[in-house]
Amino acid sequence: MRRFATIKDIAKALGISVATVSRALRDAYDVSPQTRKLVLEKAEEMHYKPNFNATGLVKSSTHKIGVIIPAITNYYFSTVITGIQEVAQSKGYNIILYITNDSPELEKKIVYDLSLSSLDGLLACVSSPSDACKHFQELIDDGLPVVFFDRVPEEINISKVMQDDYNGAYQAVKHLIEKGYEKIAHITGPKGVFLTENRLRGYQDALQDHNLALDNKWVVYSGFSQKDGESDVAQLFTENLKTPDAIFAVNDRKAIGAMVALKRKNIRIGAEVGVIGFTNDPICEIISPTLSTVAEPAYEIGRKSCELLLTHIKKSTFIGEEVVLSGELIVRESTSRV
Amino acid sequence: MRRFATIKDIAKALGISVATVSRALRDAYDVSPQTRKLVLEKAEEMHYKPNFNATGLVKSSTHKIGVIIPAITNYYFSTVITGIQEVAQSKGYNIILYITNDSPELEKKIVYDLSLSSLDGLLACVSSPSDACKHFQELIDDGLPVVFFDRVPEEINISKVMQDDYNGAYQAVKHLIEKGYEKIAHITGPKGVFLTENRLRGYQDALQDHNLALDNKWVVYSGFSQKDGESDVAQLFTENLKTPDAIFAVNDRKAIGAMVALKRKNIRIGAEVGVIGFTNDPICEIISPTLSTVAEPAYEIGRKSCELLLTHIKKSTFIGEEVVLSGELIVRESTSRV
DNA sequence: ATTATTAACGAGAACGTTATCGAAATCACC
DNA sequence: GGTGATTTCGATAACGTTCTCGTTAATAAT
Repeated sequence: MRRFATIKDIAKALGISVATVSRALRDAYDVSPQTRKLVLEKAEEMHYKPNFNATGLVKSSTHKIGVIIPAITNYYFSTVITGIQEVAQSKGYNIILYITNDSPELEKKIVYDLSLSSLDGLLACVSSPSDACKHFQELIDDGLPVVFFDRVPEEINISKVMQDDYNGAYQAVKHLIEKGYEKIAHITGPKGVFLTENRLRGYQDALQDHNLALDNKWVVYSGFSQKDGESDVAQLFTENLKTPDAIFAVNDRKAIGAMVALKRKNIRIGAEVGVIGFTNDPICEIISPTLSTVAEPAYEIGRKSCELLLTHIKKSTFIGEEVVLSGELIVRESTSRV
Repeated sequence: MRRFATIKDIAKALGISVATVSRALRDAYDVSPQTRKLVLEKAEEMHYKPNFNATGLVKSSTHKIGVIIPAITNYYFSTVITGIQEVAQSKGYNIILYITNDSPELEKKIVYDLSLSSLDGLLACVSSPSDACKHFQELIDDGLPVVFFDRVPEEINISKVMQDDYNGAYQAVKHLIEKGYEKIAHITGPKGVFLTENRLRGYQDALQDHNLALDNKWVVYSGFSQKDGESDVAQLFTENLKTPDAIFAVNDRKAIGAMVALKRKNIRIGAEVGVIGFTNDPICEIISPTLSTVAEPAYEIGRKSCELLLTHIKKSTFIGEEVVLSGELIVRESTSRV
C-alpha cells in the first residue's frame, strides 16, 4: 500500500499541530513567518503533495471538470479539447476525458455513472439526438454546472457554445452559386441533430434566396465519417437521373469522402463537380485539389466553453448564455471551375 | 453551495444506519435482500451517486490515471489516447489529461504539481530530453506506478511501451534502396530523444548493410512538425552540392512537409525523389501522391500501456517490463519510380 | 432447555484536510 | 500595571465513505 507524506507527518516532525501546518501551506494570515518557513521546508523535504480527495471532501469542490466528446481522433475535436485544456490548466482545473464513440447508449451510461460530487462541472458534445437528452437534464437538475458545445441539445435551457452553422452553410452554398454551380446537393449527418439541421437550413435558404429549386433527393442523411461521404456520393449518382454539379458536405471528412468517390468515377473535381466542406481541417490544404471549406473556430470554441463553465462554477446563480462564434469561408481549388 | 444526496440521507430516510446503506450499495454479503432492495430504490429515487473523494480517501485509491502527452491534435497521439481511454474506461478508471505542448518546462511544472495521492498511476510520453527526467524519477521513487510510452527516457528503469523504431526505420530505408534510390537523406527530430536516435540508427545501419556511404550532411535535425519538414528539405537542397534522391522522414507530418517543399520546387515525388514517412497517418492515403510509410501500432500502444499500468497498480511488486510493438512497412506511390 | 452458530445490523474510528473556536502569549496604550 | 487588542497557535468537529468490531435476534445443534 502506497503512503505519502501527509500534513500530519509534517506536524509530527516539527512538533506542531496540523492546523498550523495547514495554515502555513495555504495563506499565511495566521502563522508566523518562521514556522511558515519551517513548514514549507519540511514539506519540500518530505515531498509533500496535497491530497485532493481530502481537500475536495471538505471544500466540496474538486477542481475537476468532465469533458464528454464523441471522439478525439479528428482535427475539430482534438483542437476543441486543446482549447478546453489550456483554459482549465491555467485556472488550476483538471479535465477528465470521456469518449462516447458517437454511441448514444455509451453516452447514457457514462452520464449515468458520473459522480456529481467528484466533478465541479461538465462540458459536453452530445451524441444522442436532441429529443433524448433526459440523462443530461437530470444532471443539470441536480445542480451540476453544464455547458454544451458544438452539438447541443435543443430543448435544454443552459449555456451553449457553437459555431454559426446556419450562416456558415449559407455562405458556402452562396459561394457555390456565385461560382456558377446550379445543381447543388447536400450530404449531411444524422437527422435530429441541431448542428446538422442548422446547416441544412442554411443550405435550403441559400438555394431559395437565389431562386434555385429544392429537391429532397439531393439531401442525403447518414453519419459523419469519410466512408459515409463516399457512400453518399455513390447514392447521389446512382439514384438520380439528373446528377448534381456541386456538393456541400456537412464537414470536411465527408467532403473528402465525396472527393474520393468522385475521383474513382473519374469526375474532375471543381471543373465538373464542385465540392465544399465545413471545418477547415488541415487536410484541406494537403489534399489535391485543395478543398474549399468554412473554417470553424474550434480552438476558440474550446476556450470559450471552458471559460463559460468556470464562471458557471464560480457563481451558481449564473444564467445560461448562448455563444455563437462565426466561421469564415475559405475558397480553394475544389470550387474552381477552371 | 451544491449538495447532493449522500449515504447519510438515505440512512436517515429509511431509518437505518449508514453502515447498512454502505453495505447494501456494494456487496450484499451482510445485508438482507429486503433492506438491500429498499436502499437501492431509495438511492435511485434520490439520485444518489457515490462521492469519489470520500471513497478515494478511505481506500487510498482514486481510480484515476494521469496521462501526460505533448499534444493531441495529431493522428498518432489522439489514437494512442483513444486506446488508453478504452482500456481505462472498461476497467472503471478515469483518465486525466495533461498536455505539455512539447515544452520541457511545462512538463516539469505539471509533474511537479501532480498530486500523487489523487492519482493511482501515470502514463507519460516525455517532451524533455532523456537526461533531464529527474522530475519523473522523483514521482517513481515516491511510489507512483508509471508507464512510459512512445518517447521514453533512457535511464529510468520502469515499464515502457514503444514501437520498434529501429527495425521500422531499417525497413523503410531498405525499401528505398531496393527501389533503386541511392542518395538517401534523413530528416529527423531533436537530438537526444530515444525514439529519434533509434530511427536514426535504423537508417544508418540499413545504409551500411547495403554498402551506401553515410554522410552527416544528409541528416537534418529539427522539430517534429510539418513546417520543420519543409525547412529541412529547403536546407537539404541548398546546402548540398549533391542533392539526395530520397528522403526518409522521422514521421508522416515531416514527410508531408517535405512533399510540399518538393512540389514547390517542381520536383516530381517518387520519380525524381522518393519520400517515405513513419506513422501511417490517414492523410497518407489522401495526399497525392499517396505516401509510403511505416505503420505504427498507435492504438495498440495506448491499450498496452494502460493495461501494463493497471497491472502495476494492482500489484505494487510488479517489475518493469519493456514492450516493443512492431510496425509494418506500407508501400504507396511516393516511393514508386514510375 | 441450554448452548453454539449464524444472519443482520449499528456504533464508532479512520482516511487527510479545512474551519471554527478558543487559549495563550505578546504587544500597545493610557 | 492593568486593560484591551493582536498575534500565533492548538483542539476539535466536520466532509462522505469504508471497515472493524460488537450486539442483537433468530436459528440450529445438543
